[in-house]
Amino acid sequence: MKALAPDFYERPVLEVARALIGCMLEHDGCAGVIVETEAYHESEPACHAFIGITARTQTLFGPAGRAYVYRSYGIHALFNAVCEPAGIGAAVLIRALEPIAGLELMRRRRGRLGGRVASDYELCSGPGKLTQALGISLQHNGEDLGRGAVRLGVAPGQPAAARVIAGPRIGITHAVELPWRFCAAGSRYVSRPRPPWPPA
DNA sequence: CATGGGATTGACT
DNA sequence: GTCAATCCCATGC
Repeated sequence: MKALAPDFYERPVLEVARALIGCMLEHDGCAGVIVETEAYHESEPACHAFIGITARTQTLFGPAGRAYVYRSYGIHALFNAVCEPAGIGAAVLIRALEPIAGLELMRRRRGRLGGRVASDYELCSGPGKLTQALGISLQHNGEDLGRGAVRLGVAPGQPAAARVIAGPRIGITHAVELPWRFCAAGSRYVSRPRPPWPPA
């Protein structure tokens, strides 16, 4: 896999969120193609960077191309790629993957669901699910995505970018009107609710 | 120092 | 559809 160059991330976060659809995320023997993302920017209140630089958000304001990992609802680790030049707080949340490699390891990490073995579609179809499946945790916060344990890149022979559709973000209470969620059109590996939106 | 909310998930009705 | 689990951190006293 070829790592994405730092300047890939050093762009408007909406561009990066779209461009990451079809790219590959990889960690510790597991990998998947990104099929769903969301953009967050300091200018809007749903973004953690909205409140300014704190101990929690300093990664978001740091250089582009690093990981921003934080705990959600006390339970789940959510993985983001920091974007835009240093000093601007922005990131892309990776929400779902199509599993490509290490599926058995993913299944082991995800555990049994109600005594049942997880299907391929359930392995990475959510931001908390994919970090669990890949073994990504808070300790990866701040890592360089080109050189660290968690890598983001382009797979060899990666097919042409899928058609991307845009809609409202999930699970937030502020700025719900912004259509900053992006999905690979027609993919069965995206999270719920599945996108009913028209092509963008 | 105490408190409350959150970019979620899975189990249960 | 509803609800609890569980922890980091921002905020306020």
